[in-house]
Amino acid sequence: MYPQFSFEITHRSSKSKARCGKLVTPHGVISTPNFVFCGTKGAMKAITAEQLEATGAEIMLANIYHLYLQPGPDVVAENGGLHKMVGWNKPMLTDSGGFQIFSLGHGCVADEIKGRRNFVGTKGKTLLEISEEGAHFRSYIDGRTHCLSPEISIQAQHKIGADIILAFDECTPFHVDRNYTAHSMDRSHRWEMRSLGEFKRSNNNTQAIYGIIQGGIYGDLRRESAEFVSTNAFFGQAIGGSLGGTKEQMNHVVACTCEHIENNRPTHLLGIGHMGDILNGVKNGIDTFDCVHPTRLARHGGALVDPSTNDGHESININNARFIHDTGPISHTCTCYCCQKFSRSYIHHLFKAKETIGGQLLTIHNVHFMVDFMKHIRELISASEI
RNA sequence: GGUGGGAUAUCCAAGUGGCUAAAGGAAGCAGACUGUAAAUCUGUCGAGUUUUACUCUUCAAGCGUUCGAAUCGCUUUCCCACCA
Repeated sequence: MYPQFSFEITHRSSKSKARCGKLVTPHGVISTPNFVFCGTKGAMKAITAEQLEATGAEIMLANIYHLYLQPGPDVVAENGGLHKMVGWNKPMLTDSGGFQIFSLGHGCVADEIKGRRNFVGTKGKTLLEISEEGAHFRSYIDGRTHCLSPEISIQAQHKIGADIILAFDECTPFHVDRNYTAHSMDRSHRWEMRSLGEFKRSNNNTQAIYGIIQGGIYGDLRRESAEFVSTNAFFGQAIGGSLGGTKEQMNHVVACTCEHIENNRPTHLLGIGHMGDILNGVKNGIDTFDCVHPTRLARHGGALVDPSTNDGHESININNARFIHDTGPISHTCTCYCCQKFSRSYIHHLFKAKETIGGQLLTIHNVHFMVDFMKHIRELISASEI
């Protein structure tokens, strides 16, 4: 079913469930574990595809909800498909839009998914209704109403042409009860079957589809969902939905989900990107991650650093006054363009002066940092040190 | 020299008798950010302490009116405009 795709596990750690692998796609090979960089609207924010490639990144993603609304799948196709349009001739993934059912339904993502509080949004909710057919939205761009269904999502993803596509699901929120989570999971399963059916109808062997495991924070539901995805003809699987309100809860959800997944398929952990969380995921057998964290953090003045050199913190805030006279690089050991050429003092100044190149430089650094971090993880696995 | 207008916290700027340590910006300081409606959002922002509370000093300066003044009156200083 996936002649141009393969996933080969090249090494398994003797110390944990961590593994190294080669994920082969029509646009190239991804060494796993690896990180998928987010170019939601068909563009990485503050960095060009060429600069992204220079960091050694191997795969990026785009989001079908955003591209569906603007500029539309047909325009992407007119431009020769997603890879050609965005100038990235390496593997690409598209997210199905399931996350937007959640994020546009709650107005604020981070607080809700981590369970910090019941969100009271300043932005209006644009999710109108979730029915068996699909999710009905009001466009945040022009207010027109749209329906995103499994069939529509898969057709759009087919037309847009990423290598790896995701089944259409509902990203289950945190502040819902077990009953809602269970029913949401069942509906996601039905949507995933429809996604798979639509995928098979349009399949031309250039794409592979991942199923998505839901079930919220409930171990038994995660197990049920993992077994559902594993027993259907998906090429790989992604773990989605709410992973709980604390790191401990997330670790537990990831661990108990990974107990029940199909071991020989590539496994993706959706939306996770802190170093510690990635390390934890890898030890549970996760192969790929995606997250806006490195790029968003960069635009806000956060530079990723080795926590062991920074009191355990994964980033520094370059806006802080302590960097005014710091003429050293962000990292002495980093070989990125930013660290090779510019000082913390200068980047601090750029942020204070609101020069947009500051965020661009930190984006280059953070992306490069994550590429190096994932490479380091692969080396540790090969040596069975994690 | 004359007439009018003005002087508010680091800066800009509301406020014309009590609800004012004083709106709003900006700057400053700090925090958050995990399948991106985010180059965004939040807190703090006179001083001090026993810091979810209390004390002290503030609206050019001084004097006064009043139970009470950034707000009203007089004088002084400095700015701006126009007229000589």
